[in-house]
Amino acid sequence: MKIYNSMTQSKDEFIPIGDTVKIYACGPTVYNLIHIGNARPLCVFDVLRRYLAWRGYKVRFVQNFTDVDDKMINRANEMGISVKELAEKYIAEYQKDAAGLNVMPPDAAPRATENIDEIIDIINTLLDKGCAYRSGGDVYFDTSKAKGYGDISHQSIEQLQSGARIEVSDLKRSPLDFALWKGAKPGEPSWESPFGPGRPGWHIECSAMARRYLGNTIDIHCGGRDLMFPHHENETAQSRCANGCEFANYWMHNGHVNFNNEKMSKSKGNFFTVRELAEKYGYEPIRFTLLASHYRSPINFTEGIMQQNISALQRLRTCRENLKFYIKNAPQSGEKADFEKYRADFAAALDDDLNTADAIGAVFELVKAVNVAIENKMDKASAENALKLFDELNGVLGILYEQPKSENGSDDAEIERLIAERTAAKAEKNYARADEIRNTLSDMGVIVEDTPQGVKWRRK
RNA sequence: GGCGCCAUAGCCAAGUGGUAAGGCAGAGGUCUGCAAAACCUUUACGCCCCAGUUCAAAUCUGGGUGGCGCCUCCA
Repeated sequence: MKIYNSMTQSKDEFIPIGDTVKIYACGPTVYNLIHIGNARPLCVFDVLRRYLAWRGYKVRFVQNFTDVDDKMINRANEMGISVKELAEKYIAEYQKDAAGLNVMPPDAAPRATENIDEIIDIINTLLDKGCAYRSGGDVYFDTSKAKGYGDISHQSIEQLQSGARIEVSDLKRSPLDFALWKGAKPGEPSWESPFGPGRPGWHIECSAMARRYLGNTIDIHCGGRDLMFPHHENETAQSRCANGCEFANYWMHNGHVNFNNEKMSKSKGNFFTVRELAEKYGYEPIRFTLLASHYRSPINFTEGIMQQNISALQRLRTCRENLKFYIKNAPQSGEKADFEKYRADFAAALDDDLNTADAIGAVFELVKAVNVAIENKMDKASAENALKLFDELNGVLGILYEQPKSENGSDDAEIERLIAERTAAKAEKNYARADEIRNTLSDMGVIVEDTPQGVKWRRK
């Protein structure tokens, strides 16, 4: 598999360090609902996990929760609740959205506030190695001591300094230096430490948790493009200094979701929350939309594409249902149909830097081939293979996952009875009665379809 | 100022040297007692513009135009 590595700026062959592929993804700061831009890395890197697993790798996927920082504190104050209560609330909301988006839970989902000891430990190491300094009640990372600072954002320290728009602090030796530990302020959560009471800075938590849950060097580090600088640059600098080895071998950065061609962001307020879109369209088309283009390309979000993708998903769902229905009465001997080509196309697409758009294309080509094969009355074994393959490929992308409405209704028996009556009426050419029953069913929200293989029904 | 990204049909979107995947919408057709649904077929002589390299360019090079991102919290 080839992965575009932001560090090398090229598509590199993926070679894992060991038996288990170690992936770290920067998780959310849990101070409000996630928006569709936040959902993109969730879905994209969820496919990465699934694909690697499908390819036979063991995968360990770690994603943190940032549950203490300035935004958390401000928001908690606004809401008149504690930072902890705020975190609990929005971690739960996050998990609801992630589950709705069919995102597999991480193997570990550590929280910053539950890893204070590890954070203190790594800061201590940085102080011992002379890569950090104490100033006021804070501890800062000394970027001038970091070898390769700028490797990820591809900026030299000089360039970054000249463009720096950060407020110069008397406490920092350089505007590029950043806080590892922020001294306690009244009314803010704080923890005891050898450098005095305080709380961790943003970047250090990822270094600490990645090390604790995955080890000194990880295989793939994932996150949004906007985290490249300063967050990932800083993470790398800290971990390299502390551990004396490379932090991550591959860096994957997803592109942004835009609205009116502008980056959606919480600070601009031009975003759609996953929740509001899910309430309007369901979760499934959100995931599909995010996977329908290559993960590094920008997506210009419109509600129009949601509608388009609902229709696209309908084609997938219908194909699968038609196939299942066909299998029930499929001929034991008939035309053989082979669909292995699509498995290969699908794998080739994802092998090429996780090209989910192309992989979805392969699934649609499979759909077309299956539909044609049904028309041509393929044999049962071929149909069963087709269904198996469909489910296998779908399992990697996880795009079709909501239960068809036609399953498990309370009035199924009544529907079946009416359909049987309609079929009988049709046999007697009593079309008036047949149409009457069809209307009754329609009023019940049931659509009847007459297919060559028999009568099929589904809920609207 | 520095670094980087994007421009493909009405819409969404793959394709990074070999003659334009796929989806939505549209059109035609098949099936049907009629419908509906479904299915099939079809839809860019051209990939922002201008040069250049090449037997061959959406793909490479140079120059434009338009749009965006990061350098400050951000996925």
